[in-house]
Amino acid sequence: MPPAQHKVTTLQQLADLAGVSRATASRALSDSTLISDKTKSKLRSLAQKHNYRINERARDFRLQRSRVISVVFMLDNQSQQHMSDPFFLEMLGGIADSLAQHDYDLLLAHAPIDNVEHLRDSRVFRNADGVIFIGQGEQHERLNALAAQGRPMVIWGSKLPDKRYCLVGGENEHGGYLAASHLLGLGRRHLAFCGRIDLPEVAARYRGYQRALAEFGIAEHADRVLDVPFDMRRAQAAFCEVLERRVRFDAAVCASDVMALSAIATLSEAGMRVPEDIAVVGYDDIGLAAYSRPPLTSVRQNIRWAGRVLVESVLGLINGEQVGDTSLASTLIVRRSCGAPPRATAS
Amino acid sequence: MPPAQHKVTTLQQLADLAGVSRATASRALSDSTLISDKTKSKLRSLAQKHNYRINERARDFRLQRSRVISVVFMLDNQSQQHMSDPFFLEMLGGIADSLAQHDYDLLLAHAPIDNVEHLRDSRVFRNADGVIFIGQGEQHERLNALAAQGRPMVIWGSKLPDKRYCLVGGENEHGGYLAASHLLGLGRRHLAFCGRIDLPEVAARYRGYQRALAEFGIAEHADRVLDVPFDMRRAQAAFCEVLERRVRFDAAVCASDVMALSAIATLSEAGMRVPEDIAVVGYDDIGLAAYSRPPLTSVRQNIRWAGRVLVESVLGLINGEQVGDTSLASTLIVRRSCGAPPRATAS
DNA sequence: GTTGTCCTTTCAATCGATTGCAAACCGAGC
DNA sequence: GCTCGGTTTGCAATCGATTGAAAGGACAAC
Repeated sequence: MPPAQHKVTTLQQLADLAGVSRATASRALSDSTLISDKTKSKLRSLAQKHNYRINERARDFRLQRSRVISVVFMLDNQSQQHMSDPFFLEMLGGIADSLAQHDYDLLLAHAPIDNVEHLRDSRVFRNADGVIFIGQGEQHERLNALAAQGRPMVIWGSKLPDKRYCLVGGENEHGGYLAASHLLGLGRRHLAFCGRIDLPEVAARYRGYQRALAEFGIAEHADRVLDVPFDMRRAQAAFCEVLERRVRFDAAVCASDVMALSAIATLSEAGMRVPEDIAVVGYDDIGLAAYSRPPLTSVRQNIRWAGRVLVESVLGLINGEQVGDTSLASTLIVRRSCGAPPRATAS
Repeated sequence: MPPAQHKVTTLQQLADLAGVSRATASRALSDSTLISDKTKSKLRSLAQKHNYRINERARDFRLQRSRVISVVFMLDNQSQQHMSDPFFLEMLGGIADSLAQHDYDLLLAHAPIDNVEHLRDSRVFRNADGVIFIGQGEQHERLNALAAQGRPMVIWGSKLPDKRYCLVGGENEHGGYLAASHLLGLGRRHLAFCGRIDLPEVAARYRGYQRALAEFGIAEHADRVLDVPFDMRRAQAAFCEVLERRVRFDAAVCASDVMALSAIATLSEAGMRVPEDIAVVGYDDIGLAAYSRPPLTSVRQNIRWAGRVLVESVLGLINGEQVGDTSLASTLIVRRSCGAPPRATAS
């Protein structure tokens, strides 16, 4: 027999080779019960021999699906710095792995979004079977509106009162509580909270922080709530400004590790000792947290698992299942930056 | 007139509404010269009024293209830790921005690749118009084979002898030279090089490092070439091992910032002072480098620009242009970790 | 009135698959 | 030989667009 005369690329060519119709070939390869075993195996071996691979794009087009999930990163539209936090990388990695397992592709949508609504008719939505949003930004209402359109979408964020979309998130309230009560337990009494309270996740962490203060019977100082953005450069500027204002505090709960590292650097630069003068706790436990000097105490959320849950939720929605919200556990990883005793190094 | 009776989703519906054929509608919307201005404007306003958006997937299917570029991250297959270096995020951000500008989508392919060859018939290739590889890994030969297939692809990496693919990369040799000669200029004489020499980019940096040593008339010590992987945890283990072996050195050139930060942490933990006892230089100048204690000296490559060049190269290939290789400048960012004098903080 | 020319529009094939329905086949039973 | 039932296979429409070739229409020249 002639060895793969011209390269078999279409189902029609394969069918011709087998002496059957395109329909039969299609059914045989998709293992339809309508087709006899003899025909099936004939077509399978032919496909194998000629290295025929189905054209997924044609199939997906016919089936009105794409096997693609868009992942949208909400950007702070003030800092054009796009997702510079390693947290995102880890999240992305988790999502990517999980999607690959389910044989879906990942479309990265990474647009500066001050208004998610205009995504409705964008390729982000129209070329994907579902969408995962990382972060709510301040777009809660618009996300509600988008979800009302009925497209499968899942959001990583924090629960808000009149939420009508599917949500996956960390235990932010609990995380904030863990961080604050740990510092309080170490004897610190003048805590500061650093982060953007307008962001739902940060707000939840702040509530936990408040609860811890209340439990310890400590009054809150409004001037110890510092509006620090997630962007490193601007975080540094914010801390400098706080130092100039001579706000007094002996511990800081930060809304992210990057922010905490920035704080440690800025405070040290200004002559403070960490953790002796000011103890710092971060959030996310990014890889580098363990390698900072001093190593950073942080609230860990299992981000890779979060990625998996996000994927499974959106796929569930696509399959028409009823999908509830998910909350992922948070744990405190104690290192020296909060004034904990040094641990021996593993050598 | 009835306000958008049933929602206009297909070109046929729009054509019916306008009382013309589908062909005319198609040509009108794509501004063909075959169509009269009157008809064009009629169809345009109708499309606007009924909020008709073309189905890109159908068009792309017909036109045998996808307007998608796959971005493949080469993974170290030993550490399953996927792309944990912030460097990747920045690169990804640059590529994403640039693709969006050209109206292309970004498919993130993030598979553990010990053998890129099997990508040939994978969706990564077949569902995209072009592919960008980040890093060569040790896959040089296989990349050559893939490129020989004629699919548009561009690789971020370092030039190798018999390369037959399109390459974009940093000035690795120069970067290594900058790092080493800076340390030598500060009076250090016992330099160590940290990184995986089997990786082409690292090898190039090493050559620059060697050149600097030679210029200063300093002999190289084989035991000061440390085989340190890009993975943080394993990097730490590697440094611990070096310390146990009592390798003597007063400065280290590291193949990445993450590695350098890991080194600083491990060395400090072991009682060394940085930079007094050991000066450290990193590579990539990731955002966090400036916020480490001490702030990390690093070789900067403009990664966002690299993203743009990668995108423009692959799009050039898609359009059948002749595309050459590109090399991006490297500059040394001096901070205290290498023993440079402290600078005043901007407040 | 016929013909030629130019400008505009339509016809119909095409991209590569899936699938409802009709047709063909095959052996068995009468 | 004919019909029946069940199993296989084929026909043709369909997804939503693009595009070469052919047709239609208006107008001027002969």
